[in-house]
Amino acid sequence: MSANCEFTTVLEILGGKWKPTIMYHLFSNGTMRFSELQRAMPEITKKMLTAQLRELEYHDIVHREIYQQIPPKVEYSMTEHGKGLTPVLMAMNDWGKAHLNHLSTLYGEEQPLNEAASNIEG
Amino acid sequence: MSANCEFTTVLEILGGKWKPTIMYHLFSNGTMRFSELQRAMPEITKKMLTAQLRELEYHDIVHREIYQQIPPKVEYSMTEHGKGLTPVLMAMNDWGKAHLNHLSTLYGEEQPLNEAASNIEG
DNA sequence: CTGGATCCAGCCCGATACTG
DNA sequence: CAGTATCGGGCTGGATCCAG
Repeated sequence: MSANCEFTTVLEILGGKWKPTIMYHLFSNGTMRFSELQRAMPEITKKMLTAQLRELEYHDIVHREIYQQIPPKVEYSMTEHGKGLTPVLMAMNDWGKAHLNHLSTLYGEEQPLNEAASNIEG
Repeated sequence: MSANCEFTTVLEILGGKWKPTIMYHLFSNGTMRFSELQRAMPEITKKMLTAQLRELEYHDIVHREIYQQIPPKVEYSMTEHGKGLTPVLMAMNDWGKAHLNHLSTLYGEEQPLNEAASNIEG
């Protein structure tokens, strides 16, 4: 019913603590190995990274390329369909910045960016 | 850095099962009473609607106007800051439609648009 | 009419250890 | 290198009842 469906669908896909960040890195770097993604997001555990990548793969957002070799090598990249999410991620990123600024204007000019900065660094 | 902060921030705000839908209705209708929102989203419970509205209010996304009278009357509307989320919601909605279409091309042509159309209508 | 309070099931997510 | 297995805490969200 009513647009709820679209929002719910989108939230199911990019909901989860790390999915947008994963997509952001894949957008920026094109193709990334598992370990590269891990290094790009030091806080995420392997379990979570695996789980979220599997979900994104299931929804045809990311492509998983397996190289049968020792040591193993797996590369992730955005599918064409997944690339369609770019506007959503951009809009989210833009508004996120605006919101962080807005917070500083609301809760004090003294430390306008310190708080935000402390949150920004991973 | 890592833009993780922006995404995490945005997801905290419009994460939750109903927030985007609530905002969508407030965008469309301008100002709505509690009971109107309930009617617009029959599936949501009062507890959840209240909780999510409080969170949106806390983040300065929605404004809560209380009329001191019996019976009580409370009106909700988007703040100027909250209206900045329009591009995000639009992008989400657009991609949600595209994704529903994409699903039908992946998993069967039989009911390509009917299902999506019935869901889109509001 | 607009909530608040309470109870409870389920899931998300993190820490740790193990594997081919 | 790229995962899986297991355990457990904390939060989310639903049902129900109560209140001003």
